[in-house]
Amino acid sequence: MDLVAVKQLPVIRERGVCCALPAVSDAWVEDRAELMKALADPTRLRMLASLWNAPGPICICDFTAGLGLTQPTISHHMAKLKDAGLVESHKRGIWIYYALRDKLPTETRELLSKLLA
Amino acid sequence: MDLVAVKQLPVIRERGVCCALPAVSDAWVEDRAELMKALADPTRLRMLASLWNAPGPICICDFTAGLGLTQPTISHHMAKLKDAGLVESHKRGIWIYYALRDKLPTETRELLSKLLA
DNA sequence: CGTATCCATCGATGAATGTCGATGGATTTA
DNA sequence: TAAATCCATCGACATTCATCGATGGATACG
Repeated sequence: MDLVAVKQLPVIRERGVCCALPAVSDAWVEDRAELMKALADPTRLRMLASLWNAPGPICICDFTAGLGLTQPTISHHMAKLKDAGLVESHKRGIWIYYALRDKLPTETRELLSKLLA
Repeated sequence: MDLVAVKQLPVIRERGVCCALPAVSDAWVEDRAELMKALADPTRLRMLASLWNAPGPICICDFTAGLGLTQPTISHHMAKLKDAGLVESHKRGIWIYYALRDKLPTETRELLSKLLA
């Protein structure tokens, strides 16, 4: 009788013969990859973390002042977050405020929660 | 008495004066950005989803056969997942099997759970 | 009105990245 | 031992991307 259950890899394997992979939906992959690309940048992560922790919307000018990058670069990054559906903007006078999108899909919100917490 | 509490944006704001952002740790940002970069590619997401769903380790040759890319490209992507600490490999004869890393940090595992589920 | 501030967009540039062919080490089989 | 298979690494190439300066529209202030 075996005292320890050992996880076994396949012992016999034929050379030149491959096995099938678990099926993964194309649409799912492309969708998730787009979301991950939006999150794969230090500046955008900083922005999201700030918005996540802030009690309310944040003005673009505050990001520009606080992140050590030029205004076009900040605008560029925020546009990417907006294209990914992660944030929304509201104009007030000459200022534009950004916040986490209100109607964020539940799974996305939970993922951000794990990521930003 | 107000019947509805309306979230107010700052009404008065001085031109040319910016506010401080919530503090975000440099180390945290860089760390998370590296993880997100590892996940920001359709091929690597496919690999991870396959490993997540599979009952056991998967041979590199099966990825090469199933993903429509050349063997060096597959090897390159798997190396990135390994560098990110997401997968581990075991050699058996001439074959190399990959699996999700056993000692994955809890927060990383939960994040993958939200991402890949 | 004229001026100043805020911000999105455009074009350019350098760096990072995905992909491939070629190569060589490791291992098994004949 | 010779041949074949698996896989990591290297070098090259094209694409993507982050960043910036310049520009112009929108808004507010004097």
